[in-house]
Amino acid sequence: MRSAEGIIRIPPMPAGAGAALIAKCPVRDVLDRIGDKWSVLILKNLEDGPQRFGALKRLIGDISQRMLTQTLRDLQRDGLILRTVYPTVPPSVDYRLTKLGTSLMDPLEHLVQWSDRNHDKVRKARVSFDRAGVSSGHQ
Amino acid sequence: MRSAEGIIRIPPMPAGAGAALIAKCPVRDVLDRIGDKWSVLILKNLEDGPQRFGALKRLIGDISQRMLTQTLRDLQRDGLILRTVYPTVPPSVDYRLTKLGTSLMDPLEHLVQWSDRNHDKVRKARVSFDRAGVSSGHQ
DNA sequence: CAGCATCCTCGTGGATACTG
DNA sequence: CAGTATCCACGAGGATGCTG
Repeated sequence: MRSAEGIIRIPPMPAGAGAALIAKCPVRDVLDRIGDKWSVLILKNLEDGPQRFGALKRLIGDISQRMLTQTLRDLQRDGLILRTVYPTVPPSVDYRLTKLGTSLMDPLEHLVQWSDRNHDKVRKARVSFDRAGVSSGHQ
Repeated sequence: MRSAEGIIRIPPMPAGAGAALIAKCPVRDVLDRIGDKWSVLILKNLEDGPQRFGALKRLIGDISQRMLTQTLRDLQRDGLILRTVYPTVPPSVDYRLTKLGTSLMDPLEHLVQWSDRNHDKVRKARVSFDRAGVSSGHQ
């Protein structure tokens, strides 16, 4: 996204379509973060309290340290999680949601619930779409 | 995501962390769809009624036909939008939300609102993070 | 334990040209 | 108008090895 342009360009904002908010950049800011492969999973695993790096890795199971580290950094950078280092030896670090991060969990929960309720409809739509050209009736 | 594995693998589901729903695959199904670059933008532009291909392209502005076509197909495949072809010449096609697609707009709206309310906090967190090592206090 | 560094693959998405 | 087809660049993300 913010690759070559430096800043996200906002299209002409045409007046049609009944004030449909065209390029709602703040939304992209959020989706670019939680739309990746691991962010939501990490956030949800911090919902019930702080977790250490290794614990998170075990909880998620199929994440590489590389991606865990990187995603944690990004979430931290955006102020969604807080990283705390305990000067023990060997070192101990834990991560927890910030207030901002916690506040994100609420709208996220709506999405989670929608997914739970509708993901089999989606799956059926997919097989229906794949089986025929388009034929089967939705709506 | 569903590249080589065929189906998404579900990690061991450890019993720790107070029943944190680890690999909530339905969520990934949703996020994989709306987490891409254009889906949400397209959906939001269909919120107020059907739109034709060209209209959508103009509304969004900086999308290529390739990505518009492809994203529309994916959304249609998942049963979120309905494609209607009018056998005129030259051909005319429009897209509209299905019931399923409409129902998704609600949880999505929560996310949009969160973004609007918090994206400057996120931006400030970012500059704060980038400026110092980590120093500045969140919470 | 909690990372960082490096290499490499592959999917997403942009640009461009062509068509029913 | 509403696509399809092709080529290509880039960045996300996996695998592996090393470190304070």
